[in-house]
Amino acid sequence: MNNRYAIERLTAHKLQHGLKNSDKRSFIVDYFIEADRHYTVEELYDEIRKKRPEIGYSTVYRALKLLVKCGLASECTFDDSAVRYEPTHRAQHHDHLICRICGRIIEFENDKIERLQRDVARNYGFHVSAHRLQLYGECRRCRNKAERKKCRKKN
Amino acid sequence: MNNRYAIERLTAHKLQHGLKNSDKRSFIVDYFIEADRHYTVEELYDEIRKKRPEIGYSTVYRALKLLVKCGLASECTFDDSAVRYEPTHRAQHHDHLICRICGRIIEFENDKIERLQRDVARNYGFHVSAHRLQLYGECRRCRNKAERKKCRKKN
DNA sequence: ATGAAAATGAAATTCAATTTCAAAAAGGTG
DNA sequence: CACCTTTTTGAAATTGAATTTCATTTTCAT
Repeated sequence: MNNRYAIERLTAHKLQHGLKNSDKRSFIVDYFIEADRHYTVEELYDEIRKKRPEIGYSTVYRALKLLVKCGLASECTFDDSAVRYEPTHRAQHHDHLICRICGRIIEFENDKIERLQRDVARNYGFHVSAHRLQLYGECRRCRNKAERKKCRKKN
Repeated sequence: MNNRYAIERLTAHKLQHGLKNSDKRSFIVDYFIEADRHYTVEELYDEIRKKRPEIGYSTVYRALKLLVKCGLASECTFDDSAVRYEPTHRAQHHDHLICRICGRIIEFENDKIERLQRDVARNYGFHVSAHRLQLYGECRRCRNKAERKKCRKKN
């Protein structure tokens, strides 16, 4: 792993909680941070298993929970109701675009939207401490694929 | 029940699926539509039980599922991960303000935000088919309560 | 090397959501 | 009304994912 922020967080957590080193755990953590995707435990486990069949589900599960505890991941859910682990080593709040076809998740930020949200809340006398914005649809790639299919049918 | 839209939907569904009348189911459906809140099965069951102790959990569960099927309710989840049933007899898309203290849920619409969302999506080549926007915070009432408490402490 | 503490995998548990099933109710027909 | 088929019901069973347990293995300070 070459992510300084992540290393720091992990090291701090290890010291604070008397964790011992573990090759398996490191592998999982590195893999997760490297991949930089929104995995479910299941999905991550399936990939890990291919490279290191001796690593069990519980260990993957625990590694993700550990990442959440030290702030390197956060749990989030989308429409499919599976809990996913979002890498947060880059920090920064953001919202999500989710492709319903391929499952790809894109993060974005938009100050204008944030501001409008605050305005709306104010109108209702609310003080907003967090929010969640998810846009579901079809990504460019999948739309193109669908388009190509249509063309082929025509010919 | 005096909601024409709801009655129509239910009647249509009954005819289509050969349902029989049921006093208990009607009671639950009426209660849900009348209350016009975002219940979990559990919460609704608890209230129903007080008035009609002979009605069981399964029946409440099934009544809510029925409402979903005929378009009078939709399942939605907020941060607490419990599935809630949102009355949709008034139709219309909207977003949510959720008070973390008292659990109150307020629905709102904002065209500007919707438009900006579409803009963002377009920038990423996405075609958006649905979205979810949830603002979490503290509602006016709860903020006032907190304020009053503070004052009392001072005196 | 040794021993205390942490990490691990498989199996067990939890907990809510959902389904099953036998009994009760609905409602069409004669 | 009596009969019969179908639906509804409540309680209990099942499911499935998330989480915990526990006996064993590994780590690492001494």
